[in-house]
Amino acid sequence: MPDLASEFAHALARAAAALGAPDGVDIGVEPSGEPTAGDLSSPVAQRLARHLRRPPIVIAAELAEAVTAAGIPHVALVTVSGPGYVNLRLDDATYAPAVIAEALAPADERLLAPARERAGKTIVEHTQVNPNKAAHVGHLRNACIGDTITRVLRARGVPVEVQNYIDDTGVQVADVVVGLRRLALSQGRDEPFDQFCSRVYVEICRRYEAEPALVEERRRTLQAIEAREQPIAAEARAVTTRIVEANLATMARLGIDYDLLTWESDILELGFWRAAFAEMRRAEILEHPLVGPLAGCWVLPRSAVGESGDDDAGESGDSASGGPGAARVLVKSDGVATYTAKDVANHLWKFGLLEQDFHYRRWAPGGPATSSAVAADGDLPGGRFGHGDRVVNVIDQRQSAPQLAVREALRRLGHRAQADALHHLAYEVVALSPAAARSLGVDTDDGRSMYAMSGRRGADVRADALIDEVGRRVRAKAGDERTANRLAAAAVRYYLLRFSLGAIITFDFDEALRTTGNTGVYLQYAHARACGILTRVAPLSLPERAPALSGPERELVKCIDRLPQVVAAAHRSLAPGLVATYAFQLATAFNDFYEHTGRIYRIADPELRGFRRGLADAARATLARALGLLGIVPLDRI
RNA sequence: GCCCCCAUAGCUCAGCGGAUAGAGCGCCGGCCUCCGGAGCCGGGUGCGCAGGUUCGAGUCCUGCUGGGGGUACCA
Repeated sequence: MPDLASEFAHALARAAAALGAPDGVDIGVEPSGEPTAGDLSSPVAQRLARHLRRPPIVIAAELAEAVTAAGIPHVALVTVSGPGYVNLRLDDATYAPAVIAEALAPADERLLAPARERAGKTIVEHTQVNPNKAAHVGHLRNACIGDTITRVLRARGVPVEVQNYIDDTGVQVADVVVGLRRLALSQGRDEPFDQFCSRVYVEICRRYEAEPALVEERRRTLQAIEAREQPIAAEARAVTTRIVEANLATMARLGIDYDLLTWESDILELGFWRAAFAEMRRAEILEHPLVGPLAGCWVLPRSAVGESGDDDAGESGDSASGGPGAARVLVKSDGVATYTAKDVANHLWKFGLLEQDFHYRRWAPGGPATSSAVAADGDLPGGRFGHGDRVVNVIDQRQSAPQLAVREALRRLGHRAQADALHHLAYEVVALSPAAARSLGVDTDDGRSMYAMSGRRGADVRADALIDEVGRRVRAKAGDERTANRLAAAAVRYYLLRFSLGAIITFDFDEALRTTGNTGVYLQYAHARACGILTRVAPLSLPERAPALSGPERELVKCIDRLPQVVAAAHRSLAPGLVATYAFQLATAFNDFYEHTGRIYRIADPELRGFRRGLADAARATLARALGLLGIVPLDRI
């Protein structure tokens, strides 16, 4: 059974169509802004007024009549109010038990998307830490967004494959290879390898300025890595393997995992890039200038005006956001392919447009699969990876231009459907507040409002360090170590998810380490409290009719019933923050209910007792569901 | 220069073109004869500026101002 808001919307849509409304008019059902008018409201009559050339209040009255006739369950009254709202007043007595029963059902089918949207496979790529250093909070934001979107899609019934692209042939890897070889730094006794490499990275970058020979060595090293020359390629692989292990361990602390790791070096070694390059040359979409600043490069030229905009302008929503694609160097004059070039090959593979495939094996027992350039005994069967119908790349906003270039390359190669199915889920970065920057040794005398994090300069907040620090803060009150770790994970995930994607998170230690108010710890506390109550009251059957509800009880019931709408919106807009905001509202509604209704174990009347317990249980179950979507493991006690 | 994003309360942020714009933090004052106080209650006129579209604009459009980013043979 669909949720009430959907039923209301459908009834209104049918009624509006009968009055001659155009298709696709937005019904806009939402909780009533004016609580005395009703519980759910729609302003659709006002939107139809112009088209139907009749006063909104008259249209509203007719819609209300039709909705009444539709006989939606649990509706006490359909009313018209204000300038033309159609409102539902719910019949608490049957509505509340129905909501509770739905919330306590083992699987919430109301979360499923329409079958059409569940067809086909979506590939979500996220994390993409350069495998030369420890992950910082910026990478954490990326991974939390990607992981939460994945959980939302899966809750909606969409098949998802999560990929983590390992860019192991870029310059930053060459930096660390050179640094390890030349700097003679030694790893501290308790220093994790990823942290050690971060230190090497900072130091080698500092040295480049004084020692041009090192810069030259980096260039040679990069070329060797790209050309798969041994032993340097193997040396690089050894470093990146250990870093990837460390990065995956960091992400696992927040419950983030992957189906497949795709290695850029495999893309090169298996000739994916060669094939993509050949195809692009065959299609004559590349330029190869012999003079000028780009002499000797292979370039994907800037799109001609109108060329990329002649189709379905705006259908994909973000085609207008990037402007025309900028000219993009794919192969440098020294013959080395750029990241964008390799990403074009990667995306041809993702969509199943390449004839070649990787070999696959298990990265670690119970872990993700990983691509491989060579076949081996016990390899996983090919063919089950890739072949996506839709691709969502979680990559920060600064990389919009290269992402656009990838899409443009697909389009010009004639893969128009795939170009349209490629979504860059752009989000803003995590920057440092002046206080945070200062504590990391950044000079803040220029008085800026925020400072960019930089792994290269060591001005970043390491992910593990943050999780550790939150863990220390909560340990005193947490029952045990495992609980403290889960609280820390909840705090960090919630902190990184509660902002909208377009907001720069100006990282501040005080804010990130807080455990009261709008935080993941508050959510966990509300859940644990609900569990605590339930253990004090034996399970009872739910009455068919609810007693008269108090204000907080009504609010809680309505909030519980909103989950399907929230998940649908999070899916539609790929906006994980909506789930975070909802979880906080639900926790608040539950705490309000808790504070303002009597102690359940003292209630003698079995019906009232059964109802209150059921409501607390439904709140618990729904909060657990919301937390699960956020990748937070709900705690039964703290 | 051109392109993109952002601007909402002292601070950090929510807010799908719809009714009286909401939270958290901070500050002040309350609430435990205990179902978990990491909680609850009370204390508030704030959508950068100027136009425009609309029955209706914090939300859409244009311009301006301020902040961030991109525009690399880095990724």
